[in-house]
Amino acid sequence: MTIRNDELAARFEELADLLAAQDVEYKPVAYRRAAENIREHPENVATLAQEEGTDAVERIDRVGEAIASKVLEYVENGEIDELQEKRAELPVEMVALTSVEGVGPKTVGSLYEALGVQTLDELEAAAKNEEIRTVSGFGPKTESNILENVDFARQSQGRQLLSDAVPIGETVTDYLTGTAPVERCAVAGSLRRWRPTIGDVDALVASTNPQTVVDAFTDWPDASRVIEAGTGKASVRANDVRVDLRVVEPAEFGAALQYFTGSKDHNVELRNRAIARDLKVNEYGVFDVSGIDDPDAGQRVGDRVAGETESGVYDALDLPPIPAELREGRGEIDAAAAGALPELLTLDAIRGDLHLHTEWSDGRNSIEEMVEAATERGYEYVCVTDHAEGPGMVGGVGLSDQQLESQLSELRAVDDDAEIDVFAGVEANIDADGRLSVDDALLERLDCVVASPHAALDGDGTDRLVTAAEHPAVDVVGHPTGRQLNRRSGLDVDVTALAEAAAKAGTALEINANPRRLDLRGAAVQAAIEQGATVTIDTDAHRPGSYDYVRYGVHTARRGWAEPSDVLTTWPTEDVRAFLDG
DNA sequence: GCCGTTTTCGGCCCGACTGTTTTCAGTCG
Repeated sequence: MTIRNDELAARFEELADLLAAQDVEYKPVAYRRAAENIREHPENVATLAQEEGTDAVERIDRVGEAIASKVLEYVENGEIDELQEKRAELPVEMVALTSVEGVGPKTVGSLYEALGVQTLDELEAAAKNEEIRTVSGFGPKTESNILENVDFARQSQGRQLLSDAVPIGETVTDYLTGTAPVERCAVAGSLRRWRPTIGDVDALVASTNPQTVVDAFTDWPDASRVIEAGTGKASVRANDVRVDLRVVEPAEFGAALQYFTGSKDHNVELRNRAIARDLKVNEYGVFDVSGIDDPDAGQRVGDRVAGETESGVYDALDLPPIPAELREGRGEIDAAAAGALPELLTLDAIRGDLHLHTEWSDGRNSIEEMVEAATERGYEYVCVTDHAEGPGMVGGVGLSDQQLESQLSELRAVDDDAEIDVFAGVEANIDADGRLSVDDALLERLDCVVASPHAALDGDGTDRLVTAAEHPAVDVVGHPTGRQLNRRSGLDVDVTALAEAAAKAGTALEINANPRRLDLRGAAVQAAIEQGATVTIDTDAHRPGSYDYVRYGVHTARRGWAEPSDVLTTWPTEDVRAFLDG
C-alpha cells in the first residue's frame, strides 16, 4: 500500500501546527511550504523516497535534508518520531480544532494549557460553559464566535467544488455591479485560477466609495451571515461558502487583483523578484524603493510605478502577463522571464468530444439527441462511448459485446444522417491487472476506445494504466486516477511513467471535464505534456447540458500549461481520425 | 527548516480585521 502525497503532507502540516502552538519560529512555515509542494508533486513521494532515497526527495522545492529524512522515516516506520513527541506534548485533535473559523494553532495551544481542550466536542463544551472567557487573552466575544463556528466546521467537510463556486462568484459580482458604486469588479483567488476545489470566493471591487460597497455586500440577499465587516473589507457566508470582499481605489485595482489572485507561492516569488530590483510589491501597487531608508515604513512608500492594471504590475517586474491558471509557483515566473510561457488553449479551440454516454448505458438521452446537441454547439464530431460491462459496473449498466455490435450498426446509421461526424466507441473497464473486458477483435472495429478504471480504485495504479495504454486498440485512458473530488482520492499514479508509455503507444490521456472529477488534474497534465503525451478534453456527458463541463476541462488543461496542439480535441477531424486509427 | 540577484549563515511577504491585553497577538488571506 503506497502512502499518498496527501497523507505525507497532512503529517507535516500537523507538525507545523504543533510547533506553531509552541511558539516555535520559522519552522512551521518551512514545514507548511514543504507539505504543499509534496502534495502537488506529480510523482508519489513515498515511492520516490523508497526507491531513490532522500536525495531524490530533496530535489522537491522547499524540502531539505531534515524533511526528506522524515519522509523516509514515515515510509519505513509509519510514524515520525518528532511528530509523536509533539503530539505527546500537545495531545489535541489539531486538524479538527483549527478547522474552526478563528481558531489557529496558538489558540489551540492556549486552550489546551488552560482548560485541557483536546477535541471539537470539548471546545464546544468549554464555550457553552463559559470557560473560554476565563482564559487570559480570550473574552465573551471570542467564546461566542467559537460556539457559532464549531457547527459550521463540523458540516463543511472540505472544500467546495469549482462548479459550485463559479455561480456564486458570478452572482456576487453581478449583484455588486448592479447595486453599488462599482467601477470594476472581478473574482480573484483560487476561483480565478480555476482550482478544482475552492475554499472561499474572493470578490474584488474598485470604488471610490468603499463603505457603500461594503454595506451593499453585507445586505446581499444571498448572505446568510456576516462574518466580519470593516471599512474596505468584509466576509459573509452564502450558500455555505465563505465569500470575501475587498474594495480598493481604482488606481490600485490591478495590483489588488494580482495580489488576491495568488497563489501565495506565486506572490512570494514575485515579491522576491521585486526586492532584487529595489521594488516593493503589495496589494496597492509596485513601488520604487531605491534610495528609501525604510521600505517597510508604510504601505505606499516610494514612487508608484504600477498598480492600475494587472499587466502593468508584471510589466514593472520585466515580465509579460501570466495567465491566472499558471500562477501556482510551478516555474511560471522563470518561464515568463525567459519568454517561454505557453500559448494556452482557449475554449473556442475545442472541436468535439470523445467521451459521452447515451441511454444505451447510463446516459439520459438517445444517440440522436446527444449528436443533435453537439451539432448545435458547433462541434465537428462526437464519439459515443457507452459503458461496456465489466468490473465497476453495477445495476445492469454496461453493454455486452453483442449489444456493442448492435450499437455499432446504429451508430453507423446515425453517422450517415448526421451533419457532424459520429465516431463509434466504447468506454471499457480497466481491471486490476490492466486488462479490458471487451473482445479485442470488437475493440479493433470501433473508431475510439476509451479505457477507464472503475473498480479497485485504491493503491498504486501505474502498472495497470500503463498496460491499458499500451493495448493496441486503446485510444484514450479515461479519468486515469478515478478520483472523485471530496469523495475519494483515487489511484496513485506515476504520471510521468504513464505519459511516457502513452506517448510511445499513441494513446491520449484524458482530462475528464466533469467537475466532480477533473482528472487528470493540472499538475499531472503538465507532467504528461513534458513527456510528449497527447491529452484530450472530454466531458463524459450523460445528458446534453453536461457538454458545458468542457470549460472546466479547458481551464484544467490551461493549469497544465497545455497549448492547443497538445490537446486532441482541438485538432481537425481528419487528424483526430488519423490519431485514432494509428 | 530552507535557501542563495545579500549564496553555506542570517534572514525568512505583507497587511486587514477582531477582540482584548491600553499597544498588540492571533488569524486569515
